[in-house]
Amino acid sequence: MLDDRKLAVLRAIVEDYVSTNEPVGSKALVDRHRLGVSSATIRNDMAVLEEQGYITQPHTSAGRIPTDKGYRLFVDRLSTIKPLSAAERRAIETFLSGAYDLDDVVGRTVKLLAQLTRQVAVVQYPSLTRSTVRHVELVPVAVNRLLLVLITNTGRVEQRVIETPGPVSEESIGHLRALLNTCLDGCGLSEVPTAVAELPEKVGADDRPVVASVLSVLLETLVEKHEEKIVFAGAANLAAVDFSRSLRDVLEALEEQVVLMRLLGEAGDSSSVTVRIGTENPDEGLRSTSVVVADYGVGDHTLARLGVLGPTRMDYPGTMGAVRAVARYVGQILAGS
Amino acid sequence: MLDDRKLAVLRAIVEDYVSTNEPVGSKALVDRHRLGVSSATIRNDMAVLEEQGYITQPHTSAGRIPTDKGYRLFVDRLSTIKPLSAAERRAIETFLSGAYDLDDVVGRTVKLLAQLTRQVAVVQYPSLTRSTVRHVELVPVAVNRLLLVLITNTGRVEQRVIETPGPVSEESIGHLRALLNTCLDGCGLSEVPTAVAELPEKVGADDRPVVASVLSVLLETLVEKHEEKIVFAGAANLAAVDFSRSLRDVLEALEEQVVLMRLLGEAGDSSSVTVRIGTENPDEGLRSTSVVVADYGVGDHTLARLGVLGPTRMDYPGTMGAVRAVARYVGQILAGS
DNA sequence: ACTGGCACTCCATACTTTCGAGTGCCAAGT
DNA sequence: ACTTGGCACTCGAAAGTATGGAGTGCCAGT
Repeated sequence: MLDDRKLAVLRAIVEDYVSTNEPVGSKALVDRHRLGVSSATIRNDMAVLEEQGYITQPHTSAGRIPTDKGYRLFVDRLSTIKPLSAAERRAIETFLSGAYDLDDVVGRTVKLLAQLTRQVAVVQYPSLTRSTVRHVELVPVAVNRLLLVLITNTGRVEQRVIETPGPVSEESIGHLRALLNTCLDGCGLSEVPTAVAELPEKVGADDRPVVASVLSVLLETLVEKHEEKIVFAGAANLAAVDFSRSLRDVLEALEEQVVLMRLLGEAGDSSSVTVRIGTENPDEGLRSTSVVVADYGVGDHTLARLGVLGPTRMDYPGTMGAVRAVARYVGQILAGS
Repeated sequence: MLDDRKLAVLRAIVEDYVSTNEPVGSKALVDRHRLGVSSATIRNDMAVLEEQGYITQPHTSAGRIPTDKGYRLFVDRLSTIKPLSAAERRAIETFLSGAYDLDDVVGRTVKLLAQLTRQVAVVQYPSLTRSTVRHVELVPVAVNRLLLVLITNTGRVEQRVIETPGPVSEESIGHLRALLNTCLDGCGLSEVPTAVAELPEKVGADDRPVVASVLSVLLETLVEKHEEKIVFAGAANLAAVDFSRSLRDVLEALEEQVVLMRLLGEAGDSSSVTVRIGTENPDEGLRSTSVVVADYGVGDHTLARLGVLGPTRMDYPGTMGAVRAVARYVGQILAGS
């Protein structure tokens, strides 16, 4: 259906268009790439490619630009992920290893990725679902208020204020804290509900109401924080590209947690790096953007995702390389801390 | 020097220009405002105002637009802060009171302010300097690693990983935790260094190195976290305004913590709401923007600042009203939690 | 199956024209 | 000493009018 030369032509079109941002014509193609045939031949090939929907012309008698379908073919079959240079890898490593807590790791990662790709970087905080309880802390902060602090093995710290039905003695708190820790230590977060089910029965009748309120907040925390936190950086890079009026839409989309969520969340799985191009994208405002996403995690279980968002006209091999590399390093850093 | 009518003219020019975004001419002025004189008279006044530097014309024979100096005069003497409507105030209140922890309060505040003003909102986390220690927690996370968690009375939770020189027993940790809490409870953060000075001498010789490492991290945390955290929202609103090419600069500035810092930090004091207009602004990329800032806090001590950033051509009375109102409500919310 | 040639299309660019809002200034009126 | 109507003038925005060139499709010839 598409012979080798036609594929080569498509590849050349994508590459040229990405680097020049101008529709590319048959003449320019034969000049810049050694295709060994004349421009007329290329024109015929281009006509076929257009008919099949891989490229299109902005207006009659202009050059061609790739369609989303064209980019898709390019990504799937015509390009390979471009590894970062040694210097870049070293830079990533030293930059990330300077981080001292989870917030810092995530913050540095997102900045790094934005700078590396000159696009908008998006990083999701490590998921709680797979983590286990390292420690639970109860701190009295007022006469009928407790602060619940939950520390996980991934270094994440969750905090919530609990309103207790009445005053609680230091002693009860200590007791409850001990109970919680013994029954939750090392417990997977998804198992917490069953692990605490029996708890109320182990305390004196006086403390029952308190325990109930603590547990309800605890379970609530697990559920709510399940909607992961996502940060992004590099919005300034959007301004460099010409999004005409849709820039506003893109910025708006970026500020919606839910949208970011879907952006990363619905990405396919299997391979190391996933790409979603233009209209493949679920969200309205992001129809003219592409997303490159990768999982990261320690060992072989995934903690969360990170990625890059940019115009469909982006350097896919390079971006994919950067995303993959950063994802790996973040995994390493998290494993070591 | 400037009689009442000239001031009225300046006010009218600012108001019209803000609402129409077009240079305003003498004719339009007499039409839209009841000034009781002819356009020729207005022209004379405008000539004077221009000579004094309060207004300028983009090109010969166009209408006039206010200069930074003109806006300054407008803000200082020609306008009053516009209170929010009752409905708006109720909306703020209900929206903010739904928050359940510090992050949430700040997050909601910044979104709210952005939406209310249709501009970029900036909120600084409550300062640590005035807060006191509520609780210190030490949690073992690996054989020679501890997690230090510091909880303050403002509900802020700081966490840091500590590498200990060697393994530490559960017992030592418990002992140290108790020591720390007794000597730090209720202690102002600035007094922590002196409060812990004697600590190493109170433990057995074996634990000295551990204590030393814990304390060094603790003190470090106090210093580092002193650089306050700042968040912003509403970047999409920038796209609606025409910043021509400087939009990129503005976005870049917004992503720099340091710049945001100065933005809020160097604002004057005294009155409830401070305005910095255009070139009064310290930062390069923000020369075409204005900033409206207010302190917020509980009772009469200031915890931090929040504000709004927008084009110099902004609705100052309305923005100032929104900023002031939000600042007050945040203070109330924080006081109550 | 490829190529050179050719007529054709149509966008970008630059140049011109027109239109009108707005100005400055002046002489006359209060 | 202000204010006002009038008037000539300026200059940008908008709309029309060439012109050039990159690019195309198609066809006949190898």
